[in-house]
Amino acid sequence: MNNGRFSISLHILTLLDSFPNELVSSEFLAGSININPVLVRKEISNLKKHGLVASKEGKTGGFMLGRPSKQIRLSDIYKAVRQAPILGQTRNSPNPKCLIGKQINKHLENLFDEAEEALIKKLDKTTLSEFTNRFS
Amino acid sequence: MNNGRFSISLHILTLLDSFPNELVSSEFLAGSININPVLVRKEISNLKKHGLVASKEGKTGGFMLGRPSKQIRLSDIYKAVRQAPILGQTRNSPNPKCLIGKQINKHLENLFDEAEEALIKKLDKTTLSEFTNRFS
DNA sequence: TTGTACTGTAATAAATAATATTACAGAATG
DNA sequence: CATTCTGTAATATTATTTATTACAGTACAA
Repeated sequence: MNNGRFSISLHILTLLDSFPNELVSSEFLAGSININPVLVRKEISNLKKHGLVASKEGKTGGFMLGRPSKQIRLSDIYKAVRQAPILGQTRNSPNPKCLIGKQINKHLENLFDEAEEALIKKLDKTTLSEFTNRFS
Repeated sequence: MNNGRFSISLHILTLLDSFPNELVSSEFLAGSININPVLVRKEISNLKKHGLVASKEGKTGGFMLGRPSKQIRLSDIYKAVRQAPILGQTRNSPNPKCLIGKQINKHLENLFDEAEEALIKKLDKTTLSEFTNRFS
């Protein structure tokens, strides 16, 4: 569906990792990503649900990683963001009167699951810490 | 970007494979997929560029596979449809004044390329023929 | 040769989804 | 108790997908 969310989430987490032991504001994050601060807070709301981000409210509030970046795998981020199979489509209602159309969703889903598993296995190999360390 | 195109293309090719030695019309294909015939023809126009579909114009015209389904890998379809990295986002213009933002696109691209490679490797293992044979 | 049934493609419209904006309640701090 | 954040909802804007309309061109067949 929306694959841009992975980029945004990874960007957020990379920034949080590069300011350890600091509380970073949504405004600052939004400034770096060049998107609206409300979208950042919404995205973080999801990342918090998955334990990847922690926050503090109030005047000196802000965001930080929910756990050490060495314990966050890129697959964790992918799973947190995922809401539809990566190869699937939005609206997909094939004709049930057609022999192929009637069955295709089942087979597409199986295929997408397998393909996604391969993708996740790959993302599983890299931690956020390792990703952040690529920045000079 | 638009990941629904993979579903549509695979659906088209599966149908063509299940009517071998026949010319299938865009109307029929559209009827099974439940989308507009013009979109089918547009999608096929792309598949033709990649040699996956052949067509015949005129009164008795229609579409057929460009080569035997045993010689079409699901990775071929993916590559034909792909127009942006699977994990990438549409608009992505991070702040160049930010140390992280300035560099992130480069690192995202590398990551997406690697992840996509894993996906393609997986899709490479299955032919269209094998996929079609899953239908009963 | 001419009507018919297709493909091929462009141009436009409609529907859907992504993102931005506005607004404001609530929390923590000084 | 004013300030500066988060949290969230509601709405508006923009972008992207999909559908529709239109029509030129091709091949066939009566």
